[in-house]
Amino acid sequence: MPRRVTSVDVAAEAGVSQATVARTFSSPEHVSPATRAKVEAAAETLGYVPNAIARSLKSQRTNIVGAVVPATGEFWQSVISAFSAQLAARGEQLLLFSFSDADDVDAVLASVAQYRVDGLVLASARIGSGQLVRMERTGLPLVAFNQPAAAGIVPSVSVDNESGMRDLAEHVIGRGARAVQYVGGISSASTDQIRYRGAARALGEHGVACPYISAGGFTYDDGYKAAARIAQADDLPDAVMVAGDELAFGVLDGLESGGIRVPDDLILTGFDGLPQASWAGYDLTTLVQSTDVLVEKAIELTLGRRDGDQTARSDDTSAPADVVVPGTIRIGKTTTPTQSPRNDG
Amino acid sequence: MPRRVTSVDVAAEAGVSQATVARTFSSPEHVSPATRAKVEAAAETLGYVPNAIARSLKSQRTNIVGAVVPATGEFWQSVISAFSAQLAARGEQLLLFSFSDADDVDAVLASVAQYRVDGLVLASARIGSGQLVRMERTGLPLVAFNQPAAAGIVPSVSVDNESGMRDLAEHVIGRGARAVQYVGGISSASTDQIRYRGAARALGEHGVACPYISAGGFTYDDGYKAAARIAQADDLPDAVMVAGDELAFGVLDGLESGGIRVPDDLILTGFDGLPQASWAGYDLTTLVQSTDVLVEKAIELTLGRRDGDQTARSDDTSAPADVVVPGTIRIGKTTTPTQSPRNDG
DNA sequence: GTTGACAATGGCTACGTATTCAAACTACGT
DNA sequence: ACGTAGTTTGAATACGTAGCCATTGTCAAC
Repeated sequence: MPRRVTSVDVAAEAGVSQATVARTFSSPEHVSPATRAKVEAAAETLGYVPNAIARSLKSQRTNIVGAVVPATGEFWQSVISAFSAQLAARGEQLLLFSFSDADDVDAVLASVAQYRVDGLVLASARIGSGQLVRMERTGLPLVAFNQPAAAGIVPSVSVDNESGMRDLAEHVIGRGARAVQYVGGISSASTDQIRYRGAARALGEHGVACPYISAGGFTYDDGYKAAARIAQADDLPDAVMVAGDELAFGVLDGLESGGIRVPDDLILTGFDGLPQASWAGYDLTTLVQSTDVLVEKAIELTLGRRDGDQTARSDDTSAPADVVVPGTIRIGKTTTPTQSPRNDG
Repeated sequence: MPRRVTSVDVAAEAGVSQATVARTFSSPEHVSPATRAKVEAAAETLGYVPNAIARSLKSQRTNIVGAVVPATGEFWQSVISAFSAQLAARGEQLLLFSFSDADDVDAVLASVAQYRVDGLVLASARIGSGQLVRMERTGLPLVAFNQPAAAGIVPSVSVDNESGMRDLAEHVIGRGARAVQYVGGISSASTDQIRYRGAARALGEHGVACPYISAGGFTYDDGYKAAARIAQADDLPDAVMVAGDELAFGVLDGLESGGIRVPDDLILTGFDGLPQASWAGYDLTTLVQSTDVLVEKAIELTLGRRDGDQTARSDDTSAPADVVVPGTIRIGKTTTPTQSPRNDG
């Protein structure tokens, strides 16, 4: 097989120096139109493609942003999409390190550190604070995404979990709910804790209790199974607040398969604002995280506000920046009475 | 800021040569336990992390697989997840090049070619055959994913679209349907064409016509809007076959919001086998693509059967390998009568 | 005609690592 | 003691590019 064609080959073909070939591709304005044409013709003939690896080694810039993200979950998939799209708009690419719970997080982090990415997004609550500080030591500009627990340790971006769930709780109270249950995913996840805290506090201010039910995870199936337990209990709550949308879809379907009608028998809220929440089939009341804004802030935090902007990461104080983005409540039919409520409590 | 620490720094700290440091990290078995310990201690002290960029330049291997994938769509998101997970298991990482329709595909392809990825997956019907042959010229081991039109040009992997849709058509016929409509996404997409062909042929063998309705895209909203047109028409079909699951969810919700009950008024099928199709809320009859198998085949085609296996890509004939994976039909409640059909005929 | 400014180009080196080659050393059998 | 094979290590080099510096050429102003 023919050896890979390099800028040296193109230089020989075009009758110029290697330096000129390099300039033609990296800063064409510093090459005369005549030679530029020659070089481009030679490159086309030989099928030359600049080698980004070598460029990165020399320029100390990869044009790649790494992201460590859980492999599963509707929410994370939409986050990945947003990152990829926004990074592409900035001329950066996304190097994805997804992992399932079974994987060794340490190994993944060690792997990602070897690629000298321009920025690094850590987006899983499974990453402990010890691992965060170790990653910080590598000098990579990293940002924690939707990991409230990381605040103060490394720069972070997340939605305002507590206020968001508080808003939902107020809404639920406004709908007349007095017996509320909260369905969480994994109680050790910091997002889960903070969301529950928001719900519990807001409800508590109205004298309403809020028992915590663990679904064991954030998937649809987890929610479906949790719903069975709710349905089988002696006393049905009049509202169920769920820690995440995907989980909520499961709870919703699980309840209805158990003969419980939403919102007639009880009302239901989610959290995340997934696209599916807007689908007519579910039409879920939820707190919409502005994924685009969150992602934009995260990118700004790793790469700097603009490519040429110095203010972002250089003359920084010692305290890492922590960005909290407010969410927006979305009212769906899961908390909207299908008919005007006859029985006033 | 302290300069990046390199293997040379570690060598100095440990009192050995740079070569020994390199060996310690790439082939530890060729270093005596004593020196290995010294080197590892020095590396730990200095916070040394091997530079994968430099390694790639030298070894001509990046441990990265590139993927060009549409930015949106439930199906693609699940494909991305599968790729990332399976690649991680092989010690490779995923460099994601997602793009929206508005983006310039040529620019994306030019960008991906610069990174000397170990393998490249092209997974969008928006990539034309001209672009495929140009990419082929770069010498990158590429594979077309779910692009039937690419077969014969470059190695490809896809589900058996025609047989799959044919199976669904037979199922629909078996349910007694005699007036069928097909809802496609974008008629220029090769998958769409082939799926429609499968439906039209199978139905035609039973003397059933199959008019094509274009939804204009594959999203939920496209389906929802298309459903309105179906509902408003004078004569309702007794079966609707949809080109993709996400589109089908939209059609389903759109029909029901128009007062049409599925499966009582008409039956409905999808295609893809998304996770949501199994959710109780939709429970869609669809053709399940085995994403894991498709992805596995695609990876084998780009990287070779095993890392050390020579047979895969070297002594190859001129004809590219085209793998077609059969799908599995999933029967959901959208084609299952809720009660025994009273009205025969 | 000389000078200065500026554009265009080539030579050379460094980025950080893996690998080849040779040298030094060890162990062992005769 | 000597040769041989094997193990461990270091010196040197190459991977393909970008950027610095120096050189040459061009043109206008004095």
